[in-house]
Amino acid sequence: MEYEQLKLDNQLCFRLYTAARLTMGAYHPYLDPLGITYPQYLVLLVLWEQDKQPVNDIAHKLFLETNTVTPLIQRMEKAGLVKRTKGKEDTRQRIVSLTKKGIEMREQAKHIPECLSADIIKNEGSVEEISQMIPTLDKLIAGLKQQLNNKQINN
Amino acid sequence: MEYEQLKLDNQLCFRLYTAARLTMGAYHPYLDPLGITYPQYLVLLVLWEQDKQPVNDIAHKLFLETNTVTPLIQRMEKAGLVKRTKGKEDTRQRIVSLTKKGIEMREQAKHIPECLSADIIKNEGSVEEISQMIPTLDKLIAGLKQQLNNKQINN
DNA sequence: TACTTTTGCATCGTGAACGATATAAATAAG
DNA sequence: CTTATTTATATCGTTCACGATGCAAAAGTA
Repeated sequence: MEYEQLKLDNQLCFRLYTAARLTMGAYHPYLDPLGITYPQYLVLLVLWEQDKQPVNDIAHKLFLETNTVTPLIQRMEKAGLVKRTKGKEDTRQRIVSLTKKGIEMREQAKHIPECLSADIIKNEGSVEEISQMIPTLDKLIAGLKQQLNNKQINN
Repeated sequence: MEYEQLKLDNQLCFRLYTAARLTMGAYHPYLDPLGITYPQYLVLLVLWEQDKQPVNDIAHKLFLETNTVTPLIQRMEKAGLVKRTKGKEDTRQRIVSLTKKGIEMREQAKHIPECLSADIIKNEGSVEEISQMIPTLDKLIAGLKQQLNNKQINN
């Protein structure tokens, strides 16, 4: 039993990793028609809540690094969903704003969350049980983020 | 309130996606010294439980596609952790087996799960609360996998 | 004011993920 | 026993994700 803990069955992270990938996969039928990927959808969610944000703010809200978000947004710009302008007070900043196409996509995306809930109900039963994970996941995320920040200070 | 559901705060998948990424990040301090990545660690977990498996079995256990696992294992082979031999009954199969180095790494990796638990306790408090998510995640994963299989039949 | 440090973003390289496609071997069908 | 289909793996192209590095603007310091 010396290696008991090294069993796949006992690993939480493996489940998070798998659940995240498969859930992202479940978005495919709804995002493909819009021509966007799941991370791009997340960027749109952020901008639909508040337009005209610098790259850094978007990255921060998504817990991503700017070197992930920058090319992501460049692809979205090429697709005509957003445009980037230089910041006025701080010229280092690149303010990302929605184009007409990006704004209009909100209407087309409106029903995606309920579609996904429906898909989950269809196969797994209760959304309630799954929703109960949310506060725990939030605590986990907050703690891991904390840990990451601590490490960056020590370097 | 028409777009209420499109808020990031209301999205389960976003949390899974974030929690998975950050948890994988928490493995870095333990995997970097071994020179492996998290997905490579998962492949090793599978092989430590049972050596000499075809690519397909490994992919299936990790809920991954073979076109993800093949290059992953090729990199591990280049790193001297595994070797690949042709299957004897079925020559299409590539049997993946651990090298001496791959076997020995188990000993070095033995304490990683408890280290990670300790890290989580340090910052988030209870591992119990987090462990309670496991059956729900398993149900979610099983349901999503089911949905994916259904779709493949319809094509 | 001149110099140093920090900050915001971009670029590069590597390793996943995965859809699409290819190829050869195994299996099924005729 | 051919021919058709399925299966196991591999290759290719695109998009993430992120560490490392670069660079210019802003902020802090002497």
